[in-house]
Amino acid sequence: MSEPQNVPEGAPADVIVADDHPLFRSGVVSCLSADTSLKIVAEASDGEACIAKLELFRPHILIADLSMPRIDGFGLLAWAQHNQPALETYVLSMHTELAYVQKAKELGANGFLAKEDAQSELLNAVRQDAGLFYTSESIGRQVHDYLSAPQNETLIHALRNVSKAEKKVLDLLTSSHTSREIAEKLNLSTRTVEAHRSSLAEKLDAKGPNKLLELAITNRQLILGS
Amino acid sequence: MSEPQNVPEGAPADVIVADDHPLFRSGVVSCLSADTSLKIVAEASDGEACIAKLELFRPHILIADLSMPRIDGFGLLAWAQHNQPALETYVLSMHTELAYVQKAKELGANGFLAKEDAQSELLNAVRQDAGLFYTSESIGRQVHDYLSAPQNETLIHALRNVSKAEKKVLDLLTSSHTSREIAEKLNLSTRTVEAHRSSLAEKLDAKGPNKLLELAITNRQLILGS
DNA sequence: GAAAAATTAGGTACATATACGCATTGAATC
DNA sequence: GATTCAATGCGTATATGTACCTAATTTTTC
Repeated sequence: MSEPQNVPEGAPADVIVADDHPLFRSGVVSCLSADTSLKIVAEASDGEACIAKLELFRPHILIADLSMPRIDGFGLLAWAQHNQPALETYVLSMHTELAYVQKAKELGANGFLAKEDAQSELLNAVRQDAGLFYTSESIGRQVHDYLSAPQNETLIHALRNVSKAEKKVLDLLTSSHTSREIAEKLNLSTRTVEAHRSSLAEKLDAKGPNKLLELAITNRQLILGS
Repeated sequence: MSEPQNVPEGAPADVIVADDHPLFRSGVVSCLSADTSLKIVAEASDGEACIAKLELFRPHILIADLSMPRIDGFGLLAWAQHNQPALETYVLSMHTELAYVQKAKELGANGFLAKEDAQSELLNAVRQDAGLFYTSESIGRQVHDYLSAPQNETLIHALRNVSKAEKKVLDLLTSSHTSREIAEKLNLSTRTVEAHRSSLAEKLDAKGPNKLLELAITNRQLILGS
């Protein structure tokens, strides 16, 4: 922690952009370059490289993708929260499910944008008062949709109440394994696996034929990454 | 068909970029601007607008995303094949499954790139001899992966052999409906739906408990968009 | 017009998933 | 030490999916 990360009056704010898609990253850079109050000091194509450059340049603002090699966007947010709490962080992601937005917010992000958003959204977000949590309009719609679909709204929260044994079963369900197959893999009785499925269906509110399987498959990434 | 679409000696080639993600689109534009032999004459954020601008500007090169509002990238390729066969077309997509690449090639595309590719790949593709089919290195890897996973390699091909009634059932399966629910929606007997499921499982090589359901859910976009 | 395929529907048998129970063990908490 | 809860396992019943069949009608194809 050598120097403070406050933006001096009149001077541009230093920005680092982290995204493993070069073309998209240059789109972000060229967008931000239009604002003279911002100065791009570094780019990174994976989380590890980003952390190295965060320590080297100590910029004021980080704009990061979620899916990246080595260390993903969430890992980056967690690192920043502990090591550079003054850093302003904005997430730019394809995945706009409420669960992702919630997780980013909990990890101290200052904003969450969809990759399909326009340049103006990105500039609006970066220009906002730090400390708030900015979401683009397309995110707002998503959030609204998810609020009217309660099973998604609380999914990440519900996943926290899943026990370790249940989690192993759920992981295998994302690959559409049968209870018997899961039992063989985990050296358990088929009945035990079925018991776990029952409690999972209860906890995740996925009652009815194949509803738990559908939930597991459609939320594969979220489940395996938790 | 007012004027020819050949590139005059020494003059830059006219390019149109179609993508509904403004940030990514500007990334592509700023990348192409680095090459003086290219000149961006138009941008479009959906397929309909793109066709209008293709007719207006009659450019030499089209760079298009696959997923776009109103008319998608495949629709754009089909239109170009019939109406502007001299147009060079390059696809830039997130979906790099072999099935997509094959379909683009069949629709006369001159190249297929992944959105995570670097700028150099894009410039390499556009600079190549027209008439060939360019694929970036990351596509090559994908293609290789899919060749060793036969069920994916032939999915789009297999989907062509699916009948209309079966297709309706398959569409509803992507939302994890039961056979009884599907039967009610389509005013059919449960047995009929089960018969369709059987033939679908046969055609799509998804035999075994819930394998067809898994296939339907995981390939939802591909199925609904076919 | 004949042949092939699609669409529809049913029979039978078995595998699997779900919804109720109940009970034992062990680890954690109070 | 008693209580609580997760994890384990089993019984029974029902719903659903799948694997084999057969078969009539319609549509498509040759």
